[in-house]
Amino acid sequence: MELNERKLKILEAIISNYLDTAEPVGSRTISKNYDLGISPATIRNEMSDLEELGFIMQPHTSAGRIPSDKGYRLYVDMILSAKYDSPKHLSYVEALLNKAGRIETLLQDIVAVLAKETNLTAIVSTPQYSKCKIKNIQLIELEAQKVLAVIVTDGNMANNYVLEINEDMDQPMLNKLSFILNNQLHGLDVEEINLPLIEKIKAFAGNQDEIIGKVLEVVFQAVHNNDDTQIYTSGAINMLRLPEFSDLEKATSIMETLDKKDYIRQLLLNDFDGESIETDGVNIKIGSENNNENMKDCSLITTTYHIGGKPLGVIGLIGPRRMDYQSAIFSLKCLIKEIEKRMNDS
Amino acid sequence: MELNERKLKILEAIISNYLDTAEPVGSRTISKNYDLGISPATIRNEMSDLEELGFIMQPHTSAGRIPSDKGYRLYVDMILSAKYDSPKHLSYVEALLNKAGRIETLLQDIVAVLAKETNLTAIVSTPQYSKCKIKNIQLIELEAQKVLAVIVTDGNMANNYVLEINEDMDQPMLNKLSFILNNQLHGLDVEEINLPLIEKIKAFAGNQDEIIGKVLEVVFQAVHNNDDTQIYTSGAINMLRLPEFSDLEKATSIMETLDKKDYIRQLLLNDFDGESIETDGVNIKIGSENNNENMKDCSLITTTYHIGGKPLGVIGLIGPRRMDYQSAIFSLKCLIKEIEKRMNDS
DNA sequence: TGTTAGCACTCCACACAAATGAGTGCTAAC
DNA sequence: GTTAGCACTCATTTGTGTGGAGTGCTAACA
Repeated sequence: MELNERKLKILEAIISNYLDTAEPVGSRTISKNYDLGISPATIRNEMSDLEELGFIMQPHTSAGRIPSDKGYRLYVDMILSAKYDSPKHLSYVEALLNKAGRIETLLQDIVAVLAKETNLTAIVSTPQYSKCKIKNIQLIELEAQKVLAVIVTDGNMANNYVLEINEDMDQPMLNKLSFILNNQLHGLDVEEINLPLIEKIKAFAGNQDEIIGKVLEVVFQAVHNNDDTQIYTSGAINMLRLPEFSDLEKATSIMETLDKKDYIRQLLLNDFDGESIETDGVNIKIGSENNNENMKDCSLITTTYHIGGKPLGVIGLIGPRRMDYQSAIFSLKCLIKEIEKRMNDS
Repeated sequence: MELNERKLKILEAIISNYLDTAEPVGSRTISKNYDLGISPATIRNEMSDLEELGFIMQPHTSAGRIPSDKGYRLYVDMILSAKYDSPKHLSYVEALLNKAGRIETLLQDIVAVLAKETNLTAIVSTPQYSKCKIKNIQLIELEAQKVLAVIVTDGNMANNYVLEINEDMDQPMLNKLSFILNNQLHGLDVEEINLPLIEKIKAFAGNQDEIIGKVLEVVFQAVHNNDDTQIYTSGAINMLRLPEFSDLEKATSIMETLDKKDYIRQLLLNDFDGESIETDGVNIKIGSENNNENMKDCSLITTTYHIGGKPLGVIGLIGPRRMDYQSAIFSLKCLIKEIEKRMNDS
């Protein structure tokens, strides 16, 4: 038995209807609402076949059908291969992006917009710091024995570190040290800072090697720390309003999952590390494809953003399996386009 | 009719029991579990009086009693006036605080700990920037026509601003400008920066007045923007596990409320602005005292933290009215003590 | 006069049965 | 190959009865 044209049409009808209503779809509903020119009985036969093929399933004997992960997969692959949608230019996004500011704030604004736009949960990882190029390092006097190190990288990301050192320093001295640091580090990737390099640079600093060493060690540690990237989320409550989570047990469970930053980080960066960037840059995991009990009723759409040609972060949407993939993908693409424009010209 | 000793004991018993069980408390329960030496019938008479006095109420005719806001208020005032609890030194908090770092990160860590400790929702506002003293300003070269301004204030808070200017600048030049800025601004409150002052400082900068003006204008704007303080929350999901929110409708409603940062900011800073800092620094609003429909089933405990002797931020806990006020207040006091120690020595 | 046992009454919560209805699979006719 | 008809399934809704927790009131008691 194979998936002929008519079966495919029925499958599409089932999915389409289910996306709208969240209710199992019966043969009569399809016959009435979709102009396929066949009776409920015929549709029932086809549905029986579709179930045997694994594309749809029945919650219980006398209910209609709902799409299975395999069914969604087919549907989503069709959307992805269509690629007819050229991302629109969204003026409100541009307005958002034109507010010059820190990239962290920008990303937080972006997930907020994305979540509001799609009524889903939006997540984003801050750029992978270790792979960024160092643009500028500046040491700033705080008080006796305390110094603030500001490290600016690609995309004008600024990271601040408070350092404790064992001697007092005034700003002119710190400027001198900053100059040395910049000479040595400008243009390097953050992860290129390693112990031999630290020793080498310390030599240049003469008797001020302590603070130089300290700055570099802090950066070194930050790099070898997977706390490297931050995760921002927005719109988790959107899930509470969905019928699939109308059971308090499930609602609590999904909220708890979305609240675990470490877990979300892993979910987001999983494929990213493995370089399995797919189809047009958009990657979709449906239900059990996430390989995780807590996410089995959810789908995850992700895509990467690039700074200086390198993929440095991931932005994504989490929603119920029964989500509007079409428009979610579209929103994501539009935003990515604008983000990259902003980050790379700045 | 007045509130004699026995009535008070019964009220305490009712509240104590209700805090544990979240179920209306009947006369038999009190007679059995609390050693008051009187029978259920007598207790019933007293309860009838307590209800008439407005301290307790009945959800329906044949149910036990639950405390009213007025009842909680009496109970809470007794706790507050007792003040026998000298905040303990918590080693795990100290460990947290000793990680030198940005104040924003610190505050985020603190609410996380507080929420975990109390199983409530913890909220904190970042220090009121406009009332902080300027410690240091440093301009950092980013790229052609873009400069990063780092402004460090009391408590080593660093705020970064990306500025666009109309001419190229190298770092030595920016250092010179930073020097001028520091000379003029060091020790001032941020809010003391105003238009006349800006003009005055511009004069010192000679032909570099554009960038100087720009930096100051950005700061000026930030001050006159109530986006001044950020709000961090943690543990909102703790609410989902409480029996008072076992109804999905209510659960969603409270989660939505807690998700509205602007609303929470207002709630937190309401009394703060009005300087109505109360009893031992701890301020409690019970249920309808919050004057807000969404918060009518919740209580809010707040207290301020000081930097350099000035109250600059608020930290608080949101929980069900039926929360363990005693231990919540205690946790809050302990944390405040440690925070202030850390912020003021740094 | 304050306390207590007894009792009728109220009302929620829960369990259980019956009715409803949406949807199916199968069969036989077209 | 398609379709009408029909028996069957099963979740959901509705109705009903029962148990139990708790009250208020009354009358008796110390």
